[in-house]
Amino acid sequence: MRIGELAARAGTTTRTLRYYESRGLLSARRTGNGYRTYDENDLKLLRQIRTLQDFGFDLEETRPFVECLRAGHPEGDSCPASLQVYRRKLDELDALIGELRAVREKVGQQLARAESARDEPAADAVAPGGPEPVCELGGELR
Amino acid sequence: MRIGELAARAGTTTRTLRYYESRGLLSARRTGNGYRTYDENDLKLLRQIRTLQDFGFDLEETRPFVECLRAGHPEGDSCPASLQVYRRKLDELDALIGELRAVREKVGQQLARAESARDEPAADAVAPGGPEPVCELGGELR
DNA sequence: CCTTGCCTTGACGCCTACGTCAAGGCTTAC
DNA sequence: GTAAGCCTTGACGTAGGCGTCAAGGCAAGG
Repeated sequence: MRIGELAARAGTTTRTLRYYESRGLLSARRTGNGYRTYDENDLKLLRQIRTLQDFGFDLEETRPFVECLRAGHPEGDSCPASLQVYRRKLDELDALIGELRAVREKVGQQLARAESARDEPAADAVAPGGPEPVCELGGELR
Repeated sequence: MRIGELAARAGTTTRTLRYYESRGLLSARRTGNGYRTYDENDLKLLRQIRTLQDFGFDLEETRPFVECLRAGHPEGDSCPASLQVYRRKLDELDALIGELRAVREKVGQQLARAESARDEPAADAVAPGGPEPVCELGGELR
């Protein structure tokens, strides 16, 4: 099949396939007129890449899976290098999730604090002599 | 104080401050020779921005906080627009954390499956006639 | 013959938050 | 006077994964 069909069958674009090729992840034979040709094996390769991309893997991280399939293994993750990538990704995800949860906590606390502060105005907020600050996008006022 | 000192006191760089200024987030008076001058208020503003940035807020998302401080409020989150940003960010974080946890689950399952598959070789993996696939970066072999 | 639709390579655009270099001016210390 | 260290604006570079023209070739249908 040619590039358009492969792209369609994998739910992506020809631009993406050429990009993968430029990165050395997807190779193609050529017909007499220079058109790229692919087979079912290439589709399998491409689907492996796309699946990992959907998981948030960098393109470079998909390389071991691709090479594993190219080496003739039944699955992209049949090789130790691929398993290593899985493990690194799990660590990354755990770390990232942990950080995000910490941030979520802090932001939640900030919101709670700010909301309660709105109810009990600070002593210096209405200190005599200063003009009343006005919120820029509050609407209604004025 | 001048830009270098402000940057140092906020733990950032002069480039960053000029960038913020170009984005309209940080303004500066000028001395006779054209140097930027800042006061303690600017430092407070800058610290507000930096704190939010550390939380992963986009620069644009810090704008309501900055304008709130500029309007004379005691805190950057003393304005409803800032609270809105907090809430949106909480939603985003919850959604993101949820997605990441789902991905983490799937990757974990993939890893488990691939590891167990390694122990019990597939029936077709050693089908007679096909050459033994070789892992590219396994070392040792050969 | 002409249009349509697929293909080719090349190359700039995007987006964020700056890093980094270039060329030059001001001030201060020595 | 000159070197050091601060400042100025301008402008290109980075990273990732493509999107989006541009200009042109090839094949098939009418």
